[in-house]
Amino acid sequence: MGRHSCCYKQKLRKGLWSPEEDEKLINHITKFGHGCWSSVPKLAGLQRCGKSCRLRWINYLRPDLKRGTFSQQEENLIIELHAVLGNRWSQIAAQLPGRTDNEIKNLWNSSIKKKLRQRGIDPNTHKPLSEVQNEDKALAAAVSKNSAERAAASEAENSNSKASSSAADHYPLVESSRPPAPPPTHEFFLERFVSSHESSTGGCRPNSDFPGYLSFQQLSYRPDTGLSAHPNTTLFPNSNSSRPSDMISEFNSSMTTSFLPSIPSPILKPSISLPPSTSLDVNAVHNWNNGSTFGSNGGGSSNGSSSSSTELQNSASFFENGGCFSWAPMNCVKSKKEAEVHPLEGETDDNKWSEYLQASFLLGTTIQNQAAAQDIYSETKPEAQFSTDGLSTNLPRSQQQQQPSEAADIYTNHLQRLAATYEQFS
DNA sequence: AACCCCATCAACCGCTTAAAG
DNA sequence: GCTTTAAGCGGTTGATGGGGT
Repeated sequence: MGRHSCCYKQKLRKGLWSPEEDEKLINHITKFGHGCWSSVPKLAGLQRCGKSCRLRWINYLRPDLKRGTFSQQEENLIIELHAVLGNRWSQIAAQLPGRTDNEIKNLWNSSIKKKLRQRGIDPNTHKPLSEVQNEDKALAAAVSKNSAERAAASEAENSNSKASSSAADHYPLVESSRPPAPPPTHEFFLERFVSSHESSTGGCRPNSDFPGYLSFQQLSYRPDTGLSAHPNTTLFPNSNSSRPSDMISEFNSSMTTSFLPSIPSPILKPSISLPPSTSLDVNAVHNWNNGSTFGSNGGGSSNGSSSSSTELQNSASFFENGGCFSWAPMNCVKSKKEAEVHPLEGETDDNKWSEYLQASFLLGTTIQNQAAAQDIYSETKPEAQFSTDGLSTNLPRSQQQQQPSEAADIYTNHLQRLAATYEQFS
């Protein structure tokens, strides 16, 4: 495979970026877009490799990034997505507007992992640690048994060496003596996702070799919500819809009549067009970069205190519509590769769709309920205040409960993203 | 004050994948 | 179909700062 030619060039700066470099990069991308990243350093007058410029932009300078600490909702969402997606940080990040895969990965490795372990959950498998330890012991026992049996078999084989082909050839003593299993395919992943989803509440022992077995029901079910989390409960009991948008429509109306006051139903997120004369104020970006909210003094997007996902979309629209940028907002550009790992890629079975949406539904339910109840991942932090706008609120819990529509919006956004992703590949 | 330890996070590295030639 | 290039992704590293001794 080819290496970045720029990586071989000498005299390229490495390490932390200076404010001057940031400004150069911002200025360049503001005026011309990034185009081909390998040409950016030269055109922008930077002694950096194009890859480095790209990373700096994506992870730090991009105006639609949401800086600051992660809210509890975001953390819980990351945990739940990780249970399904594993270490696919970019896909997890796609569900959290304004967050980068790098940021999420760092958070996972530095904080969430630890928290999960403290709560007795294995961060890799999302199973209780005790169960994992038991499995480890069982595995160790099996291995030692295997060794003993092998030794015995070997001894027996030696003693019968003159005999015809060993019985062990035809009847392997232990599973592990078979050839290694092929690597998991997408179908495998899908199957395990679905089966784990079913088995987690169906009394069957979950599959142990699939990291994402901990189902959304387990994660999310709250008996006090009045929502059925029974595995056989379909999200759309009367639905024959196979199209995600139809299903979401139905979902919205059903949710509206059941417990949500109102949920906006459009599949597409709102996009506010800004005046063509609007331009990016580099200082505004820097202010934002230093902790201020982008747009508070520059582009006239909205007030600085509300950086909701909608606003992020708006700023993305701004850059797209303004014709300055060639980059697209997160979640809008999906690679084909993403489709490959999508749990429902190529899946036309309504049942699986329903299951996946059910998972999403429960995921959203979790988000909605987090203000009112702690799921198994949550720390008991009655005083917790979420610093991230859009997903957060400083209201007391009792008041948060009275504002389901906000949580519903968040959930609907998640659901819509999942649906849009599916629609793209169906 | 000096040192050590640890957590955090920006950045790098190496690999895979997709697209272009 | 092969090679090269560019982009994207995930794992890892290293600088930095805070807290403890």
